[in-house]
Amino acid sequence: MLTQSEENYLKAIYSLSEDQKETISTNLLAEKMSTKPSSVTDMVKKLSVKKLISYQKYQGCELTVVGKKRAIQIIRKHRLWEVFLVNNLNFGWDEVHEIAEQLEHIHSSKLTDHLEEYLGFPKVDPHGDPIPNKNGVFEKINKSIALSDVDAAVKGIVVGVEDGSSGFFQFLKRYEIGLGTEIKVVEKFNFDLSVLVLIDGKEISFSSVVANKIFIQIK
Amino acid sequence: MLTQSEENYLKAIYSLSEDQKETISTNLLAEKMSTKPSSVTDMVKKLSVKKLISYQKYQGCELTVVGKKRAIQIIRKHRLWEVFLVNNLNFGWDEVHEIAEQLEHIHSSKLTDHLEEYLGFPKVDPHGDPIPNKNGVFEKINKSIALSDVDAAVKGIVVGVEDGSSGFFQFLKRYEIGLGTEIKVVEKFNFDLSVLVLIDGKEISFSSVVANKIFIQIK
DNA sequence: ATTATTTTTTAGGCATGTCTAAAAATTAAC
DNA sequence: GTTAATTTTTAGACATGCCTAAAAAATAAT
Repeated sequence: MLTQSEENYLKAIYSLSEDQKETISTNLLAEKMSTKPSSVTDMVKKLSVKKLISYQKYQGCELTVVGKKRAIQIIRKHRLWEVFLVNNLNFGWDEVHEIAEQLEHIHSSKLTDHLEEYLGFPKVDPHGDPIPNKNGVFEKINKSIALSDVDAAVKGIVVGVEDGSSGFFQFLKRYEIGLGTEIKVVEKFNFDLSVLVLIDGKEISFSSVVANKIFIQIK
Repeated sequence: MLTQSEENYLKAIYSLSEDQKETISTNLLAEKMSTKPSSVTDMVKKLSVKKLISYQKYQGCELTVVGKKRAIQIIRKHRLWEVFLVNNLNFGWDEVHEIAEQLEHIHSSKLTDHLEEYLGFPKVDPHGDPIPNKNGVFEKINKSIALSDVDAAVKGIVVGVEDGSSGFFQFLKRYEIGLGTEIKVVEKFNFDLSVLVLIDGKEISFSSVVANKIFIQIK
């Protein structure tokens, strides 16, 4: 049985490993966990003893097969609870993260599986992130693409946004952009990497910062 | 923000206070918490500093108004989650306690209130225990009575059983007794305090141990 | 009312998970 | 290829929540 802290470290290592294939450095992990490198060293030793990560002094760490499975199970729980909160309890997609951070640590695989069934085996969470199945497998879904990477004249529907500040969520709300919103890229401007899009008949210009964070799925 | 341990102590003190009006002794609380009296003394000091209980050395402790409110909120969460697990996720009423013990510590009053609404403002949990409302008020419900206290020839429906061993739950399953089961007391035997009851047309004799644990509501 | 028993508290220790400050190893710079 | 800068680890400390063993207070017994 893992502590919440151990689970959070596994999740963080998993998340960082998705962005890079090298081992995860102590400093990087400390930053992600909002803690000090010395604390990370302590925890990393413990997780290593438990064979959840492989770790050599000064060489960073990496999830073992077992550790990765554990991390995925936690992510699975997190995303399933997010679906429940948004679909059933009428929470906004921008206010569920913190609660799901708590719910993901409830220990009961039976609970997770029953919840999944109750929700109708959803494939993605309210942010558009995929939900692994009971065995930890992410089913391939039509891959989403950032607005900044879409060619001009292409249209699609919003399936996710990158986790960001609440300011960003307010920005989205202001323009009435949410999951399912149809967006068409009208024109792209290389000089500042902004994009001109068409939403609900209105033309709006997005800065590259915004265009990088909105993901659409092309039919 | 209280720790899980602090919340569990508040819950235990509340529960013990329902059985007796005197202050709760250190030993009694230690027994309830499955811990040592010395540990209780430590925690009781801490809760006292936080003004959640009143405590004088060697005199036992007692919930303050604030502490009692906190305890009731935890019980509210516990019971609402039990309803969810049984009614929505198809758990048996005998397997939800442990999971609810974890879920009751999720911090979000908005979550609790949304859940309550989603469940249709239930008044009792799957064990027949009342669920306090948002303000901590237990609405009076038709009081249930133990089978052992019912007069002969009276009938009612099962609305609760006392928390017991899993052996007891298997006993209930064996005789197909659950919430809503109609039971009529046919005869009572003073020599061993057993009761003869009628369930679904069949006569069954219950020992006093069992009769003390099954609660029915008389129409 | 003095002794015996029980209850409760104190004192000191241990594991977890964090921290700061200092030392050691690695990497970068010249 | 030394020196400088950075990264990482160690050492020692602190809070939480638990423990054991011993002391102190309260209660019971005679």
